[in-house]
Amino acid sequence: MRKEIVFSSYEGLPQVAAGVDLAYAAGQAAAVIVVMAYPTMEIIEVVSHADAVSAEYVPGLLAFRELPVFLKAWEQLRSNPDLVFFDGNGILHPRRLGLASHASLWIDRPTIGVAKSHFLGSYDSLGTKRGSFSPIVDRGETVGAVLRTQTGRKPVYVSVGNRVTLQNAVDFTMHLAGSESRVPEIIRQADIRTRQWKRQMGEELAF
DNA sequence: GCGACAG
DNA sequence: ATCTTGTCGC
Repeated sequence: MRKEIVFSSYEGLPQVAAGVDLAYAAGQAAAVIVVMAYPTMEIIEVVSHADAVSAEYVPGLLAFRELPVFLKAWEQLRSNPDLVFFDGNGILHPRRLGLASHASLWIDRPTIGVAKSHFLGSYDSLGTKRGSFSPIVDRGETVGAVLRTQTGRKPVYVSVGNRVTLQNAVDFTMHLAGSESRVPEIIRQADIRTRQWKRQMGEELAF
């Protein structure tokens, strides 16, 4: 399965990009997909799906917990994103098949993983300025890069999901990270909506 | 064996 | 991810 992951260069620039995020509340999981025009950042479409949580979180098996709900939301999409960003890792994974890579095999689209915390691999300290990055190596293999999307803030961990090069992943992530958000704006937009769902969820449960 | 461990 | 007040720091 990991053999299907390819590090080919993304040709040209994406026209339509998508960002994915999930939230959990009361045994339910909600996935939100935000589609934007690239690079104007205009929101084209937003779809979502909520379902019962199917699996507990186990490091290394995030895809089994999030893919089912994500795929249901994906089915509702009317537009056709040609690049998808995930909140998690791509090949930066014990078996080189993190959420972003695994998802690509189901949706047949180039993907990029952007995690907010370190999972595995080692790397040299990176510069404090926006744009500086340092490769992450695991068992002698470059599996991603720590990227400083905003000067003076914590970095993000970028990795190839599928059908892009690490350089593509770094470049696109920087482009989609405005001058405010640490994670790409497209993922933040999904995160915002995912939290709105959680709020409403809490209000309903509050007698 | 011990510690670390995306969301 | 989620549960949660005040609090240290730029």
